[in-house]
Amino acid sequence: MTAQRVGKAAWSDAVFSPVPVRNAFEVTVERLASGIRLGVLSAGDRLPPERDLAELLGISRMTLREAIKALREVGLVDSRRGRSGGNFVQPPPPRRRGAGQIKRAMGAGLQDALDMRRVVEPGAAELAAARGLSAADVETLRRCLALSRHAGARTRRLADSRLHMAIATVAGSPSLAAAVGQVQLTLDELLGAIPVLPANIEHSDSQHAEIVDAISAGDAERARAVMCEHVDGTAALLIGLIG
Amino acid sequence: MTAQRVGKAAWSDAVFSPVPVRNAFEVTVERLASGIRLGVLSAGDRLPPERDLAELLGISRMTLREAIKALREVGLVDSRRGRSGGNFVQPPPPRRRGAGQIKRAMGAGLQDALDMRRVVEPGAAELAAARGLSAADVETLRRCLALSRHAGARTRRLADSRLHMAIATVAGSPSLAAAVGQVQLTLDELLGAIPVLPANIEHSDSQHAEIVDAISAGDAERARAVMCEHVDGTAALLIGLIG
DNA sequence: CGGGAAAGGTACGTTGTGCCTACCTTTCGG
DNA sequence: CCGAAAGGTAGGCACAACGTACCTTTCCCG
Repeated sequence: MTAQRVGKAAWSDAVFSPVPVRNAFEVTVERLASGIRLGVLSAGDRLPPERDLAELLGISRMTLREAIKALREVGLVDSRRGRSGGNFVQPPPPRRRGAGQIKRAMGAGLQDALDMRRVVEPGAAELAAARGLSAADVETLRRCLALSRHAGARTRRLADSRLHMAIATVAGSPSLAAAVGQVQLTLDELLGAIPVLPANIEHSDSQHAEIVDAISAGDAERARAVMCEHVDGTAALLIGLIG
Repeated sequence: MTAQRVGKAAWSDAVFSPVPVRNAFEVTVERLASGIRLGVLSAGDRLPPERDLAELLGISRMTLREAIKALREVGLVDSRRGRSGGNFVQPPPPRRRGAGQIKRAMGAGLQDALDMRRVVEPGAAELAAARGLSAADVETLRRCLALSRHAGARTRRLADSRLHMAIATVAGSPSLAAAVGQVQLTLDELLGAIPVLPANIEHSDSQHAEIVDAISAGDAERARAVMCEHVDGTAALLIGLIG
């Protein structure tokens, strides 16, 4: 019964690699920053009062304040005192690095993220279509679609992220939504750094519309297929532009 | 530019839920336990010496020892002293709870895990087939396949896990492999708790063989299709038996 | 127009986790 | 029989996170 070797040298690396030791502060910063960058928290929103939010997040107020301070220093939130004060979400400042530089910094993570995206995004679209969506869900999708269509150059990335996140969310699987969110975060900066041609935008928009249509119609196969085309298209763009 | 509401009440829950504060000890226990339960570390293997392993994992030896102590108390490792001593992996003791009880404990997580699996497992099979596999990779798959075919009742779950993990691994995306591993871990106990009929086993084995064939042949579409059937089959079995 | 409520800002002391360093004990190979 | 290689033990230190209480600013409302 002693299992023979099956060439496990490769994958045992994953077990014996450094454990990600992330303290409450770091996790909280990432949580909130991700929420803002993905458009779950939009500009102008007020976060819950610190005392309440600390309890929601299961951390102490001091730790939360440390995290908020970090976000403030990056310009993601703005804190105001007084009775009608609070911590207000700011429009995410574009992180301008050259595409090539970003790609170099990502290393092997780029291909990993693209592979993952190629799996989870079509999967989310398919799943969302396969389960019957409520009218409210369909309405949410259509609203995100409209926003992304009318978005200006500065807000296009955010609106795109939001649409993809909305699709993953209405699919109904929290794990899947988290996976899509992770991928979006990883690729966000890179996607924001490539030059956008009007032709690309138009094509992308029409694909978005078709995906939402297919999902609304419950056509899982078509939703998946178009989403595949969509992510393949942007992947090709990325690879082509920054090789 | 202030974004209108897009029905975000639902997904902002994800941002404002408790942050997972996991210390080095917990993460380490999970890491090693997962490795053993997924078959990455097989029974009889000796872990690296504590001093080395602590450095590999980026934690102190004391913390690692705490983790190993926990594993020892659950029966997953056996520690022997002396010159040729070490921490030895034990065959994972079956966690016998009734399937219904497990399902109740999982709650909504069950559907989530099934949905996630439905997306990532076929995706991994497709991706593995799409990229040209090395001869070594194919060999690894075939070896896992053979092991799962000849497995006895007690070792079937482990061999099955290993095959699925191997597929995800040769797909070449660490994130994807991690996602598959997470799903396997979540469903492992449940899958081990359902009664296995010879007919089911045979069917499952032939699907495994066909998947490995398709991957080896580079037939991505077929690999994906058969894997879909495969996971749909076991999902139906789960739902049907413990509804 | 003034008081109180609601928000963020500050300052303390306490706790427990994780780390470091050094040393002890057991076992086996040569 | 000695030494090397493994696990086992112990004390002390640093810092993260917490709890609690309090201060400051602002605005609503009586």
